Amino acid sequence: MASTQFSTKDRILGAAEELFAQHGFMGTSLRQVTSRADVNIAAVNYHFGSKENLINEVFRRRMDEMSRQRLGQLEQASKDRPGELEAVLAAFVEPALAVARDRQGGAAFIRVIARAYAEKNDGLRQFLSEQYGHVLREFARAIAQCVPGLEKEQLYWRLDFLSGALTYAMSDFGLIKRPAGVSEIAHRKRAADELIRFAAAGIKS
Amino acid sequence: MASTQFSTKDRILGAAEELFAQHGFMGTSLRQVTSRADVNIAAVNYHFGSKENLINEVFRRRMDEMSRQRLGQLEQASKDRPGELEAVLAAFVEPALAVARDRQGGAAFIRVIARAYAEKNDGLRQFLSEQYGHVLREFARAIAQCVPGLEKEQLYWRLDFLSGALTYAMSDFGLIKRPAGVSEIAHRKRAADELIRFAAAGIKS
DNA sequence: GTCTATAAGAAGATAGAC
DNA sequence: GTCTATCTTCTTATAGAC
Repeated sequence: MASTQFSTKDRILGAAEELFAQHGFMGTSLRQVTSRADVNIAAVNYHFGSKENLINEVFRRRMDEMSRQRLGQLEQASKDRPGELEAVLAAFVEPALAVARDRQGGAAFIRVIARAYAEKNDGLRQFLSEQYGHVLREFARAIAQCVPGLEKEQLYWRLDFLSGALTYAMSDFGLIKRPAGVSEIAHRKRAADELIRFAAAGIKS
Repeated sequence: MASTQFSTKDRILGAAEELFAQHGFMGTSLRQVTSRADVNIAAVNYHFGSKENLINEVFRRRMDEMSRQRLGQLEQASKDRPGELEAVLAAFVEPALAVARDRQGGAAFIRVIARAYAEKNDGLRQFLSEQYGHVLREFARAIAQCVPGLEKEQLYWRLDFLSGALTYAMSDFGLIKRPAGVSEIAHRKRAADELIRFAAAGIKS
Protein backbone atom coordinates (compact mmCIF):
# COMPACT_ATOMS: atom_id res chain seq x y z
CA MET A 1 0.00 0.00 0.00
CA ALA A 2 2.22 2.82 -1.24
CA SER A 3 -0.43 5.53 -1.18
CA THR A 4 -1.18 6.04 2.47
CA GLN A 5 -0.02 6.38 6.02
CA PHE A 6 -3.58 5.86 7.27
CA SER A 7 -4.45 2.58 8.89
CA THR A 8 -7.12 0.31 7.54
CA LYS A 9 -9.34 1.34 10.43
CA ASP A 10 -8.97 5.08 9.67
CA ARG A 11 -9.59 4.56 5.99
CA ILE A 12 -12.79 2.69 6.79
CA LEU A 13 -13.93 5.51 9.08
CA GLY A 14 -13.22 8.14 6.43
CA ALA A 15 -14.97 6.27 3.66
CA ALA A 16 -17.94 5.46 5.90
CA GLU A 17 -18.35 9.11 6.89
CA GLU A 18 -18.51 10.30 3.31
CA LEU A 19 -20.90 7.60 2.23
CA PHE A 20 -23.19 7.92 5.26
CA ALA A 21 -23.49 11.63 4.53
CA GLN A 22 -24.34 10.99 0.91
CA HIS A 23 -26.66 8.03 1.17
CA GLY A 24 -27.64 7.61 4.81
CA PHE A 25 -26.80 4.85 7.23
CA MET A 26 -29.22 2.35 5.87
CA GLY A 27 -28.61 3.45 2.31
CA THR A 28 -24.90 2.72 2.58
CA SER A 29 -23.70 -0.86 2.34
CA LEU A 30 -20.54 -2.12 3.93
CA ARG A 31 -19.51 -3.16 0.44
CA GLN A 32 -19.53 0.47 -0.69
CA VAL A 33 -17.52 1.43 2.37
CA THR A 34 -14.83 -1.19 1.93
CA SER A 35 -14.69 -0.56 -1.79
CA ARG A 36 -14.06 3.16 -1.32
CA ALA A 37 -11.58 2.56 1.50
CA ASP A 38 -9.84 0.00 -0.70
CA VAL A 39 -9.94 -2.67 1.97
CA ASN A 40 -11.51 -6.06 2.06
CA ILE A 41 -15.15 -6.53 2.91
CA ALA A 42 -14.29 -8.64 5.94
CA ALA A 43 -12.19 -5.85 7.48
CA VAL A 44 -15.23 -3.95 8.76
CA ASN A 45 -16.43 -6.78 10.88
CA TYR A 46 -12.91 -7.47 12.04
CA HIS A 47 -12.26 -3.88 13.21
CA PHE A 48 -15.73 -2.75 14.26
CA GLY A 49 -17.73 -5.88 14.90
CA SER A 50 -20.91 -4.63 13.23
CA LYS A 51 -22.31 -1.90 11.04
CA GLU A 52 -24.07 -0.24 13.98
CA ASN A 53 -20.85 0.07 15.92
CA LEU A 54 -19.14 1.57 12.88
CA ILE A 55 -21.83 4.27 12.82
CA ASN A 56 -21.17 5.14 16.47
CA GLU A 57 -17.42 5.34 15.91
CA VAL A 58 -17.85 7.65 12.91
CA PHE A 59 -19.80 9.98 15.15
CA ARG A 60 -17.49 9.81 18.08
CA ARG A 61 -14.43 10.80 16.03
CA ARG A 62 -15.95 14.11 14.92
CA MET A 63 -18.14 14.91 17.90
CA ASP A 64 -15.30 14.59 20.38
CA GLU A 65 -13.29 17.10 18.39
CA MET A 66 -16.21 19.46 17.89
CA SER A 67 -17.24 19.39 21.56
CA ARG A 68 -13.67 20.02 22.64
CA GLN A 69 -13.45 23.06 20.38
CA ARG A 70 -16.83 24.39 21.45
CA LEU A 71 -16.04 24.22 25.15
CA GLY A 72 -12.56 25.66 24.63
CA GLN A 73 -13.86 28.60 22.64
CA LEU A 74 -16.63 29.13 25.20
CA GLU A 75 -14.09 29.35 28.01
CA GLN A 76 -12.00 31.79 25.99
CA ALA A 77 -15.08 33.91 25.29
CA SER A 78 -15.96 34.13 28.97
CA LYS A 79 -12.51 35.61 29.57
CA ASP A 80 -12.17 37.89 26.54
CA ARG A 81 -15.72 39.04 26.01
CA PRO A 82 -17.59 38.33 29.27
CA GLY A 83 -21.35 38.66 29.17
CA GLU A 84 -21.42 39.10 25.41
CA LEU A 85 -24.03 36.83 23.87
CA GLU A 86 -22.54 36.98 20.38
CA ALA A 87 -19.27 35.53 21.66
CA VAL A 88 -21.09 32.59 23.27
CA LEU A 89 -23.02 31.92 20.08
CA ALA A 90 -19.82 32.08 18.05
CA ALA A 91 -18.35 29.41 20.32
CA PHE A 92 -21.34 27.24 19.55
CA VAL A 93 -21.59 27.87 15.82
CA GLU A 94 -18.03 28.28 14.58
CA PRO A 95 -16.57 24.94 15.68
CA ALA A 96 -19.37 23.23 13.78
CA LEU A 97 -18.08 25.01 10.69
CA ALA A 98 -14.48 24.35 11.60
CA VAL A 99 -15.17 20.65 11.77
CA ALA A 100 -17.16 20.94 8.58
CA ARG A 101 -14.19 22.23 6.63
CA ASP A 102 -11.59 20.31 8.61
CA ARG A 103 -10.61 17.99 5.79
CA GLN A 104 -12.18 15.92 3.06
CA GLY A 105 -15.25 14.35 4.56
CA GLY A 106 -15.68 16.92 7.32
CA ALA A 107 -18.42 18.68 5.39
CA ALA A 108 -20.09 15.34 5.10
CA PHE A 109 -20.17 15.06 8.87
CA ILE A 110 -22.60 17.94 9.18
CA ARG A 111 -25.07 16.02 7.12
CA VAL A 112 -24.48 13.02 9.32
CA ILE A 113 -25.64 15.14 12.26
CA ALA A 114 -28.73 16.22 10.38
CA ARG A 115 -29.39 12.61 9.67
CA ALA A 116 -29.06 11.66 13.30
CA TYR A 117 -32.21 13.41 14.31
CA ALA A 118 -34.18 12.59 11.21
CA GLU A 119 -33.51 8.89 11.37
CA LYS A 120 -35.37 8.10 14.51
CA ASN A 121 -32.55 5.77 15.44
CA ASP A 122 -33.12 5.64 19.16
CA GLY A 123 -29.86 3.92 19.91
CA LEU A 124 -27.93 6.67 18.18
CA ARG A 125 -29.97 9.46 19.75
CA GLN A 126 -29.45 8.07 23.20
CA PHE A 127 -25.75 7.70 22.51
CA LEU A 128 -25.52 11.36 21.47
CA SER A 129 -27.55 12.60 24.42
CA GLU A 130 -25.47 10.67 26.92
CA GLN A 131 -22.12 11.55 25.42
CA TYR A 132 -22.61 15.20 24.49
CA GLY A 133 -25.59 16.49 26.48
CA HIS A 134 -23.27 18.21 28.94
CA VAL A 135 -21.98 20.49 26.16
CA LEU A 136 -25.47 21.84 25.48
CA ARG A 137 -26.07 22.35 29.19
CA GLU A 138 -22.84 24.30 29.45
CA PHE A 139 -23.97 26.63 26.68
CA ALA A 140 -27.40 27.03 28.24
CA ARG A 141 -25.68 28.17 31.43
CA ALA A 142 -23.47 30.64 29.55
CA ILE A 143 -26.38 32.12 27.59
CA ALA A 144 -28.40 32.52 30.78
CA GLN A 145 -25.58 34.62 32.20
CA CYS A 146 -25.64 36.88 29.14
CA VAL A 147 -29.43 37.32 29.23
CA PRO A 148 -30.30 37.42 32.93
CA GLY A 149 -34.04 38.02 32.63
CA LEU A 150 -34.69 35.05 30.33
CA GLU A 151 -36.72 32.25 31.89
CA LYS A 152 -35.36 28.76 31.62
CA GLU A 153 -38.01 27.16 29.44
CA GLN A 154 -37.82 29.99 26.94
CA LEU A 155 -34.05 29.62 26.84
CA TYR A 156 -34.37 25.95 25.96
CA TRP A 157 -36.82 26.67 23.17
CA ARG A 158 -34.39 29.15 21.69
CA LEU A 159 -31.45 26.79 21.98
CA ASP A 160 -33.49 24.27 20.02
CA PHE A 161 -34.24 26.85 17.34
CA LEU A 162 -30.55 27.71 17.12
CA SER A 163 -29.59 24.06 16.79
CA GLY A 164 -32.17 23.53 14.09
CA ALA A 165 -31.14 26.58 12.12
CA LEU A 166 -27.49 25.59 12.38
CA THR A 167 -28.13 22.04 11.25
CA TYR A 168 -30.32 23.11 8.37
CA ALA A 169 -27.90 25.75 7.15
CA MET A 170 -25.00 23.34 7.33
CA SER A 171 -26.78 20.71 5.32
CA ASP A 172 -27.11 23.02 2.30
CA PHE A 173 -30.74 22.16 1.93
CA GLY A 174 -32.30 25.58 1.81
CA LEU A 175 -32.59 28.46 -0.62
CA ILE A 176 -29.03 29.62 -0.07
CA LYS A 177 -26.48 28.13 -2.43
CA ARG A 178 -22.81 28.99 -2.39
CA PRO A 179 -22.21 31.34 -5.35
CA ALA A 180 -19.60 30.27 -7.88
CA GLY A 181 -17.17 33.06 -7.03
CA VAL A 182 -17.20 32.49 -3.26
CA SER A 183 -14.84 30.05 -1.57
CA GLU A 184 -16.20 27.34 0.68
CA ILE A 185 -14.48 28.93 3.67
CA ALA A 186 -15.87 32.39 2.96
CA HIS A 187 -19.32 30.92 2.51
CA ARG A 188 -19.17 29.14 5.85
CA LYS A 189 -17.94 32.30 7.54
CA ARG A 190 -20.84 34.22 6.09
CA ALA A 191 -23.23 31.54 7.32
CA ALA A 192 -21.80 31.77 10.83
CA ASP A 193 -22.01 35.56 10.96
CA GLU A 194 -25.55 35.62 9.66
CA LEU A 195 -26.68 32.93 12.06
CA ILE A 196 -25.02 34.53 15.09
CA ARG A 197 -26.71 37.82 14.38
CA PHE A 198 -30.09 36.18 13.73
CA ALA A 199 -29.96 34.02 16.84
CA ALA A 200 -28.63 36.77 19.10
CA ALA A 201 -31.59 38.97 18.20
CA GLY A 202 -34.00 36.09 18.71
CA ILE A 203 -32.56 35.10 22.06
CA LYS A 204 -32.53 38.66 23.39
CA SER A 205 -36.10 39.40 22.26
CA MET B 1 -66.45 1.09 9.08
CA ALA B 2 -63.11 1.92 10.53
CA SER B 3 -60.40 1.06 8.06
CA THR B 4 -62.30 -0.67 5.30
CA GLN B 5 -63.39 2.59 3.69
CA PHE B 6 -59.82 3.41 2.77
CA SER B 7 -58.70 2.22 -0.62
CA THR B 8 -55.68 0.02 -1.11
CA LYS B 9 -53.85 3.04 -2.47
CA ASP B 10 -54.61 5.17 0.60
CA ARG B 11 -53.65 2.40 2.99
CA ILE B 12 -50.31 2.06 1.22
CA LEU B 13 -49.70 5.82 1.48
CA GLY B 14 -50.54 5.85 5.18
CA ALA B 15 -48.37 2.88 6.02
CA ALA B 16 -45.49 4.22 3.93
CA GLU B 17 -45.63 7.60 5.67
CA GLU B 18 -45.39 6.07 9.12
CA LEU B 19 -42.57 3.74 8.17
CA PHE B 20 -40.62 6.40 6.25
CA ALA B 21 -40.80 8.60 9.35
CA GLN B 22 -39.53 5.81 11.55
CA HIS B 23 -36.88 4.19 9.40
CA GLY B 24 -36.17 6.49 6.49
CA PHE B 25 -36.80 6.00 2.81
CA MET B 26 -33.99 3.62 2.16
CA GLY B 27 -34.45 1.92 5.51
CA THR B 28 -38.03 1.04 4.70
CA SER B 29 -38.72 -1.90 2.42
CA LEU B 30 -41.78 -2.21 0.26
CA ARG B 31 -42.41 -5.47 2.05
CA GLN B 32 -42.75 -3.63 5.38
CA VAL B 33 -45.10 -1.15 3.74
CA THR B 34 -47.41 -3.72 2.22
CA SER B 35 -47.34 -5.80 5.37
CA ARG B 36 -48.48 -2.87 7.53
CA ALA B 37 -51.07 -1.78 4.97
CA ASP B 38 -52.26 -5.38 4.81
CA VAL B 39 -52.07 -5.50 1.04
CA ASN B 40 -50.12 -7.66 -1.33
CA ILE B 41 -46.50 -6.91 -2.16
CA ALA B 42 -47.32 -6.50 -5.83
CA ALA B 43 -49.87 -3.73 -5.10
CA VAL B 44 -47.17 -1.07 -4.67
CA ASN B 45 -45.79 -1.52 -8.11
CA TYR B 46 -49.27 -1.76 -9.54
CA HIS B 47 -50.47 1.52 -7.99
CA PHE B 48 -47.25 3.55 -7.89
CA GLY B 49 -44.91 2.00 -10.42
CA SER B 50 -41.82 2.22 -8.23
CA LYS B 51 -40.62 2.94 -4.73
CA GLU B 52 -39.31 6.38 -5.73
CA ASN B 53 -42.68 7.41 -7.06
CA LEU B 54 -44.33 6.19 -3.86
CA ILE B 55 -42.05 8.50 -1.90
CA ASN B 56 -43.07 11.47 -4.04
CA GLU B 57 -46.75 10.68 -3.63
CA VAL B 58 -46.41 10.46 0.16
CA PHE B 59 -45.05 13.98 0.06
CA ARG B 60 -47.58 15.33 -2.36
CA ARG B 61 -50.53 14.26 -0.24
CA ARG B 62 -49.42 16.37 2.75
CA MET B 63 -47.50 19.15 1.03
CA ASP B 64 -50.39 20.11 -1.22
CA GLU B 65 -52.60 20.61 1.81
CA MET B 66 -49.91 22.43 3.81
CA SER B 67 -49.03 24.76 0.93
CA ARG B 68 -52.67 25.55 0.34
CA GLN B 69 -53.13 26.50 4.01
CA ARG B 70 -49.92 28.52 4.11
CA LEU B 71 -50.82 30.59 1.06
CA GLY B 72 -54.41 31.01 2.23
CA GLN B 73 -53.35 32.21 5.66
CA LEU B 74 -50.76 34.50 4.06
CA GLU B 75 -53.38 36.13 1.90
CA GLN B 76 -55.64 36.57 4.92
CA ALA B 77 -52.78 38.10 6.89
CA SER B 78 -52.05 40.64 4.17
CA LYS B 79 -55.66 41.81 4.48
CA ASP B 80 -56.14 41.68 8.24
CA ARG B 81 -52.70 42.62 9.51
CA PRO B 82 -50.88 44.26 6.59
CA GLY B 83 -47.18 44.87 6.99
CA GLU B 84 -47.03 42.87 10.23
CA LEU B 85 -44.15 40.43 10.15
CA GLU B 86 -45.53 38.22 12.92
CA ALA B 87 -48.67 37.57 10.89
CA VAL B 88 -46.61 36.44 7.90
CA LEU B 89 -44.53 34.15 10.07
CA ALA B 90 -47.65 32.69 11.64
CA ALA B 91 -48.91 31.86 8.15
CA PHE B 92 -45.67 29.99 7.54
CA VAL B 93 -45.38 28.20 10.86
CA GLU B 94 -48.93 27.38 11.94
CA PRO B 95 -50.04 25.30 8.95
CA ALA B 96 -47.03 23.07 9.53
CA LEU B 97 -48.48 22.41 12.96
CA ALA B 98 -51.98 22.02 11.59
CA VAL B 99 -50.76 19.32 9.24
CA ALA B 100 -48.79 17.77 12.08
CA ARG B 101 -51.93 17.23 14.13
CA ASP B 102 -54.26 16.81 11.15
CA ARG B 103 -54.99 13.13 11.70
CA GLN B 104 -53.27 9.91 12.50
CA GLY B 105 -49.98 9.98 10.60
CA GLY B 106 -49.74 13.74 10.30
CA ALA B 107 -47.20 13.85 13.09
CA ALA B 108 -45.19 11.23 11.25
CA PHE B 109 -45.08 13.47 8.22
CA ILE B 110 -43.10 16.11 10.07
CA ARG B 111 -40.36 13.60 10.64
CA VAL B 112 -40.56 12.63 7.00
CA ILE B 113 -39.73 16.26 6.16
CA ALA B 114 -36.79 16.26 8.54
CA ARG B 115 -35.62 13.10 6.92
CA ALA B 116 -35.97 14.48 3.44
CA TYR B 117 -33.17 16.95 3.88
CA ALA B 118 -30.95 14.62 5.84
CA GLU B 119 -31.20 11.82 3.30
CA LYS B 120 -29.51 13.53 0.44
CA ASN B 121 -32.08 12.16 -1.96
CA ASP B 122 -31.53 14.35 -5.02
CA GLY B 123 -34.57 13.13 -6.90
CA LEU B 124 -36.78 14.08 -3.97
CA ARG B 125 -35.12 17.44 -3.44
CA GLN B 126 -35.69 18.33 -7.05
CA PHE B 127 -39.28 17.18 -6.84
CA LEU B 128 -39.90 19.36 -3.76
CA SER B 129 -38.15 22.36 -5.22
CA GLU B 130 -40.10 22.17 -8.44
CA GLN B 131 -43.47 21.53 -6.84
CA TYR B 132 -43.32 23.83 -3.81
CA GLY B 133 -40.58 26.39 -4.43
CA HIS B 134 -43.15 28.99 -5.38
CA VAL B 135 -44.57 28.91 -1.84
CA LEU B 136 -41.21 29.87 -0.35
CA ARG B 137 -40.77 32.63 -2.90
CA GLU B 138 -44.21 33.98 -2.02
CA PHE B 139 -43.23 34.19 1.64
CA ALA B 140 -39.93 35.84 0.78
CA ARG B 141 -41.85 38.51 -1.08
CA ALA B 142 -44.25 39.04 1.83
CA ILE B 143 -41.45 39.28 4.39
CA ALA B 144 -39.59 41.76 2.22
CA GLN B 145 -42.65 43.99 2.29
CA CYS B 146 -42.72 43.89 6.09
CA VAL B 147 -38.99 44.66 6.43
CA PRO B 148 -38.26 47.10 3.59
CA GLY B 149 -34.59 47.74 4.35
CA LEU B 150 -33.60 44.08 4.34
CA GLU B 151 -31.35 43.04 1.49
CA LYS B 152 -32.34 40.00 -0.50
CA GLU B 153 -29.47 37.69 0.32
CA GLN B 154 -29.86 38.33 4.03
CA LEU B 155 -33.56 37.61 3.73
CA TYR B 156 -32.84 34.23 2.17
CA TRP B 157 -30.37 33.32 4.91
CA ARG B 158 -32.99 34.10 7.51
CA LEU B 159 -35.69 32.15 5.72
CA ASP B 160 -33.35 29.17 5.78
CA PHE B 161 -32.77 29.62 9.51
CA LEU B 162 -36.51 29.79 10.08
CA SER B 163 -37.11 26.64 8.06
CA GLY B 164 -34.40 24.81 9.97
CA ALA B 165 -35.67 25.89 13.36
CA LEU B 166 -39.20 24.91 12.39
CA THR B 167 -38.19 21.49 11.15
CA TYR B 168 -36.03 20.80 14.18
CA ALA B 169 -38.66 21.88 16.68
CA MET B 170 -41.34 19.85 14.95
CA SER B 171 -39.31 16.69 14.96
CA ASP B 172 -39.05 16.69 18.76
CA PHE B 173 -35.35 16.16 18.70
CA GLY B 174 -34.10 18.94 20.93
CA LEU B 175 -33.97 19.72 24.62
CA ILE B 176 -37.64 20.61 24.79
CA LYS B 177 -39.92 17.74 25.64
CA ARG B 178 -43.65 18.04 26.03
CA PRO B 179 -44.39 18.03 29.77
CA ALA B 180 -46.77 15.36 31.03
CA GLY B 181 -49.54 17.80 31.93
CA VAL B 182 -49.55 19.61 28.58
CA SER B 183 -51.65 18.43 25.63
CA GLU B 184 -50.09 17.82 22.25
CA ILE B 185 -52.07 20.72 20.77
CA ALA B 186 -51.08 23.15 23.52
CA HIS B 187 -47.46 22.12 23.12
CA ARG B 188 -47.54 22.77 19.38
CA LYS B 189 -49.17 26.15 19.94
CA ARG B 190 -46.46 27.07 22.40
CA ALA B 191 -43.81 25.99 19.89
CA ALA B 192 -45.39 28.18 17.21
CA ASP B 193 -45.61 31.24 19.45
CA GLU B 194 -42.04 30.88 20.66
CA LEU B 195 -40.72 30.37 17.14
CA ILE B 196 -42.64 33.30 15.68
CA ARG B 197 -41.28 35.63 18.34
CA PHE B 198 -37.74 34.29 17.96
CA ALA B 199 -37.74 34.51 14.17
CA ALA B 200 -39.42 37.90 14.03
CA ALA B 201 -36.69 39.38 16.20
CA GLY B 202 -34.00 37.69 14.12
CA ILE B 203 -35.44 38.83 10.81
CA LYS B 204 -35.89 42.41 11.96
CA SER B 205 -32.40 42.65 13.43
C1' DG C 1 -4.43 -8.65 9.83
C1' DT C 2 -5.98 -9.55 5.46
C1' DC C 3 -7.70 -12.43 2.08
C1' DT C 4 -11.31 -15.62 -0.77
C1' DA C 5 -15.42 -17.83 -0.71
C1' DT C 6 -19.83 -18.48 0.68
C1' DA C 7 -23.74 -18.81 3.75
C1' DA C 8 -28.38 -17.12 4.56
C1' DG C 9 -31.52 -14.09 3.64
C1' DA C 10 -33.86 -9.49 2.13
C1' DA C 11 -34.37 -6.26 -1.45
C1' DG C 12 -37.12 -4.25 -5.78
C1' DA C 13 -39.50 -5.63 -9.51
C1' DT C 14 -42.34 -8.56 -12.66
C1' DA C 15 -45.04 -12.43 -15.06
C1' DG C 16 -49.09 -14.44 -15.40
C1' DA C 17 -53.28 -16.82 -13.16
C1' DC C 18 -57.72 -15.42 -11.50
C1' DG D 1 -57.28 -5.07 -9.02
C1' DT D 2 -55.35 -8.53 -6.51
C1' DC D 3 -53.02 -12.70 -5.96
C1' DT D 4 -48.87 -16.35 -5.89
C1' DA D 5 -44.55 -17.42 -7.35
C1' DT D 6 -40.28 -16.21 -8.89
C1' DC D 7 -36.10 -13.65 -11.00
C1' DT D 8 -32.08 -11.14 -10.11
C1' DT D 9 -29.34 -8.60 -7.35
C1' DC D 10 -27.68 -7.01 -3.17
C1' DT D 11 -27.12 -7.31 1.84
C1' DT D 12 -24.62 -8.49 6.51
C1' DA D 13 -21.89 -11.64 8.44
C1' DT D 14 -18.75 -15.58 9.02
C1' DA D 15 -15.42 -19.53 8.18
C1' DG D 16 -11.08 -20.72 7.28
C1' DA D 17 -6.68 -20.31 4.27
C1' DC D 18 -2.47 -17.59 4.30
